[in-house]
Amino acid sequence: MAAIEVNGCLINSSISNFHHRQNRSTNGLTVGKIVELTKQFESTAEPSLVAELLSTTQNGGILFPLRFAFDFTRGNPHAFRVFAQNIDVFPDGFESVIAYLFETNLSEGTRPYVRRILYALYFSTTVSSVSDISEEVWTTFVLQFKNSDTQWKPSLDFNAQHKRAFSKLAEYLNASFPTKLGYDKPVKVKRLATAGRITGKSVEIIKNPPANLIKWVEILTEYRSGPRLAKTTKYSNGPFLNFASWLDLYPEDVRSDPKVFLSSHRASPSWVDHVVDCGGGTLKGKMVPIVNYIADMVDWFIEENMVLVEGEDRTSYGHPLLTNLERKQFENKAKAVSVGKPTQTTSAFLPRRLVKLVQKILTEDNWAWPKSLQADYFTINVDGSARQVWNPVVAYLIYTMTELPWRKIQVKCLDSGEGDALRYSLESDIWVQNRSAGADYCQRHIQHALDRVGGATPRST
DNA sequence: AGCGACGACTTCTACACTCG
DNA sequence: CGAGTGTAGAAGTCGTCGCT
Repeated sequence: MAAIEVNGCLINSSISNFHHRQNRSTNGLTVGKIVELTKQFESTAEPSLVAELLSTTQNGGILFPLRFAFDFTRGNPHAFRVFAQNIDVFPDGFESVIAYLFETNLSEGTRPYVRRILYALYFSTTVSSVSDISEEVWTTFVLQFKNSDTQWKPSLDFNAQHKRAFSKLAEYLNASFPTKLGYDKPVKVKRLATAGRITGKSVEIIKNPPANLIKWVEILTEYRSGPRLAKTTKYSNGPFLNFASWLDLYPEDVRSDPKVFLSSHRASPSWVDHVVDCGGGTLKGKMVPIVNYIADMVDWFIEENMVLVEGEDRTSYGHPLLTNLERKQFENKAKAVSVGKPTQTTSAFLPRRLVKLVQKILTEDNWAWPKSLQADYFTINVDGSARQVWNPVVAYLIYTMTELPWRKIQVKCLDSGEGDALRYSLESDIWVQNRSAGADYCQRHIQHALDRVGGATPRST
């Protein structure tokens, strides 16, 4: 039972306990009464109980458990509505928060959760108005609901709406009050590392291996730094974590010593089956490198440490994880389920019938349809009067692409721009007069151009 | 009206690798 | 070594539905 003081506001730091602000002898009675009133109200939803609850609370100088507002009348929408109608929380700002939720189209299902957060501030802290919620107060308040790893405390059983509501309220506070750090900072959750989520292993077991993995990590380290180094550094930790979780399925005395472990065929379950299990139960192409990496490593270890050579005789007393045949079969199966990647982007071309149709639509009646599109017109100055001129660039561009297998960018590159009145100066970063021989081609040939394409003018050559 | 769950979707981040 | 790339999957968003 403790409270934290921030900027003159007290915040109850307990999820499930009341905090007494005044002498304890009377408060014991008060808490009992509040609990009793709460229970009564939750079952009867009797409006008069709300006033009694409030007056008892205010007189008792009591801070409610932090989870109170989230649990209160949960599961009884009717009671929650009666409660909401009979209580005036934060008269200065409550309505403006609610208005903000409507303005920003917050889905209906999340609004009550925002209200519960405001209730939590009202009942579990001494904050007396929305403008009292400074960044420090908000941060301290929010952090009470979270673990040190920034995850929401699992015991609270927050669902998506709770989390959304915290984000939304933080958004409102950010928009309403000047911020230094941002009200949304404490609300953010740092994501958990994904590596080893399925295997239950993390890279920690490679950095500081437990007793039964020490020798295996030594093998991994040597394999990585030696024979494998020349090939690639890809897939090293992941496959090993997977492997470590497979070893866990065998007795401690067997798995601790690689030579012992590999002295027998280990197939219950097999290495491949375990990888498939960890990956969701169905074989996928991405499992091949995982299986092969460890299988290669074990093959190498057996070759280095478990083969006896006497003259011409070569005897291996190590059992590889997969025989050559098994490996071939596994790879073939995996290849069959994985989708092949095209080596280049592919794009289905338009059927010739439709290409013809496009050309017809474009050119019919002297380009009538393209000329009907207002977006393809621009206004020029002809002897002091404004004149609407059709710009054929888009229509010609599309038509060109129906005749030639070109990309749009390739057609655009044909527009060199030397006839333009202005050119862009890279040095001074502004548009300057174009001084080349072909400059102003459009202006000089405008009437000719207009006549030629029936009201159109080429933008440049 | 509100609860809680669901599913389709987007966003974000740790990880592992590549490249210069 | 740091910047850049690609990926899986966790976190988060948001509308909807059945229910009380």
